[in-house]
Amino acid sequence: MKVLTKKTDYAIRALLTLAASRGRYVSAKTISEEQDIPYQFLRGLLQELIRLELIVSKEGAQGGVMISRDPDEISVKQLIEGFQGKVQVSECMFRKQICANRANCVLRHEIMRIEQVVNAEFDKITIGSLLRNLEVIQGHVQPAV
Amino acid sequence: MKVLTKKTDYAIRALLTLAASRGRYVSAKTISEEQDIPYQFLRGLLQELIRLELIVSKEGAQGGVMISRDPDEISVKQLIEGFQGKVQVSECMFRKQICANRANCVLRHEIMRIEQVVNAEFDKITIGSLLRNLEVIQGHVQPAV
DNA sequence: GGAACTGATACTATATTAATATCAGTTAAA
DNA sequence: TTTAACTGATATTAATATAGTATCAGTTCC
Repeated sequence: MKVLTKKTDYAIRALLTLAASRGRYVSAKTISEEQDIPYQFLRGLLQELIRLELIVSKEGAQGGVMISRDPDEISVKQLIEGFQGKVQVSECMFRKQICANRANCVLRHEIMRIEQVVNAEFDKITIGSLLRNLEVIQGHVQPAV
Repeated sequence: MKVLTKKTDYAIRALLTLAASRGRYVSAKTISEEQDIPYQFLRGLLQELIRLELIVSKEGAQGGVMISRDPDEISVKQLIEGFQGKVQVSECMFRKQICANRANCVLRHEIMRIEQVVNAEFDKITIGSLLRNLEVIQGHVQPAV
């Protein structure tokens, strides 16, 4: 069971770079180099982030992408859902049919509880909070004691 | 993000059938029909359960498979790990390298906490507990009030 | 006008998951 | 003692998801 796909991981890292450069347009090339993300893959990913309205773009020379939300308002949960779909038990519950297999339905109830916990936790982790952690690690800011 | 693959889901259901028939050999054909699991797929899956030492088999006519452990000792966590591998954040942390991408490492710390919660919860859910729930639902047993 | 950009889209590669097929060997029972 | 009902082992295919690449048109700045 893999929690984060590379795409989600890349998205988080791209947004961290953009959050660190709020108010400025940053080119895909720059992000690609800084975060070591394959350029064309990143391009596609950024277009998805635009569709998710987390960033905006500017075409042409000196163009690029810019974060368009408060980093504290962008949660890892949103990103996981945007790129990997909602946390789900198995397909059966998606179809909302009366399960042919009751076992899954029994399990489902249990797992729904777990899902709620996981979602609540991922909701707490934001680009803003990650960036602050990063800055502490990199020594740009002294951690509050 | 899908929590259970079909294989794990099938394994749980097969074990529920076997737990309800403790002490008896049940054929793959019977399980397949009862739980609506593709026969050949189930065959392969049962062999994995044998390797995991959760069931034993008997060849020949009147043969089949039989559960070989106390259903309360078989957790969904074990099955997820057996069929899908351990819950992990992303590949990077597996390799135990010093992450090129620090963001993931920051995230990692947070997600490790979430993983512990999820694992603890899946550990509590056993074939035995699921079976008891099923029996209550199906009215074989009165729920304790 | 040309270099530095994004938009859009099509394509390929790889891995994982799901399902199917085949044949040899074992056992119970008619 | 033959045959039907089984598992063991393994090979193959199909479907889907993930990851990565390529191309060309259009925009903007200088």
